[in-house]
Amino acid sequence: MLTISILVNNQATVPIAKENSVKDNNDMPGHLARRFQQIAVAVFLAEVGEAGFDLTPVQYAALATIKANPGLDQVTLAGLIAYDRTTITGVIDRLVQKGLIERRASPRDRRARELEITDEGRRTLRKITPAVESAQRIMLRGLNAREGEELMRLLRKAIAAGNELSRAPLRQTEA
Amino acid sequence: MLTISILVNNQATVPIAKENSVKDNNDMPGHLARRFQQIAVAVFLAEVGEAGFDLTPVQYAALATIKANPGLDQVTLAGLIAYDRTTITGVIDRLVQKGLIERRASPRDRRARELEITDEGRRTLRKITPAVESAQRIMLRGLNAREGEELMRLLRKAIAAGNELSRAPLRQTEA
DNA sequence: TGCTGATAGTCAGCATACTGAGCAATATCA
DNA sequence: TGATATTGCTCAGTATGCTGACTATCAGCA
Repeated sequence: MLTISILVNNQATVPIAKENSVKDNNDMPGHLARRFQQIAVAVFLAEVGEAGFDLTPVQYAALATIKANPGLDQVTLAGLIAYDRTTITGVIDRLVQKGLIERRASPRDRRARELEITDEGRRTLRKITPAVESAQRIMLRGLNAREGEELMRLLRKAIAAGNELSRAPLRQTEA
Repeated sequence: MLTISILVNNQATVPIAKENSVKDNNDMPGHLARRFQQIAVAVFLAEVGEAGFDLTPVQYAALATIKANPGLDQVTLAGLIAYDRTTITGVIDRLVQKGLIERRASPRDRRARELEITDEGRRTLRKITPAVESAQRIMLRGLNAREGEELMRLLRKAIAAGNELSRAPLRQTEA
């Protein structure tokens, strides 16, 4: 039974029995997914914050997608970036509250809301772009260019295969 | 200007201008991180739920780590699985409430709480293991064995390089 | 046309995660 | 020893994400 020890409180020692876990955390894709996402969000917020903006990754993705698809409704937006429709409500609320987008009833379907980016939103998106791109580089800084590409390829492949397994699958319904 | 279209509400067509975004979402590691984590959590909950248990990925990791390191305190636990210390409080609360662990004041340091798994917790951990392992396989089902290994290797490498960038870095302080 | 099922959006409730603040206790060092 | 810094934990507040339920509206079909 392999046993190593760690310092607890810089004071006492507690036995660490790695083989007690069925698998090491580092062999669990789920654990690695959580860690990578945790770092990605922290890096994004740090870079964007340093640039003087207060936008979360989720808000950024929504804003960029609304700009690229003027007048789209919330369900379509959710499908394009794989958000849950119940999450979108709050995200949209905050973007409206910040003056970056407008939400208005659709004339075609009174259930739906059409989303439109404002000039302020467009300005923000333009000025925030360098920070967002910098963040993407920083979260891959441990990998060389080829490794970064390979990581993204494998993530895309795994995600495509698991798309329908989450409540908020990607819906890139092209006509 | 390349323009494609999508169906909105199965009714009208809205132009989709992909080149308007500086980058496609699929070229953003941050976006891929969120998607992969989203799927990983959904798969975990589905598998564990089907097995008849009500444990989140975070609760599972904490429980397994407490079992492997009896008597450890919350800060050490947080460091071993890279949770924020303010998040741990609630997670521990729920594990205690479910009767899976016990939390008691440390005799050595009256600020600290020592965590111990209960028999019930041990039983749960043992019975839940197949579902957890199945979940790890399912979230990689789009990749072959070599690709799965490579994805985990690259994630580990990127995570190691970014470890200090999040508020809750891994603290595997080995003596 | 009128019924039925589906859809768009919201809401309540719960569980991560984080920021920032605060309290109690311990460690450090003059 | 005593002042100061640090540490362990908690809490309030905010933002994702999810489940499940609900309302309003629309679509499809007898």
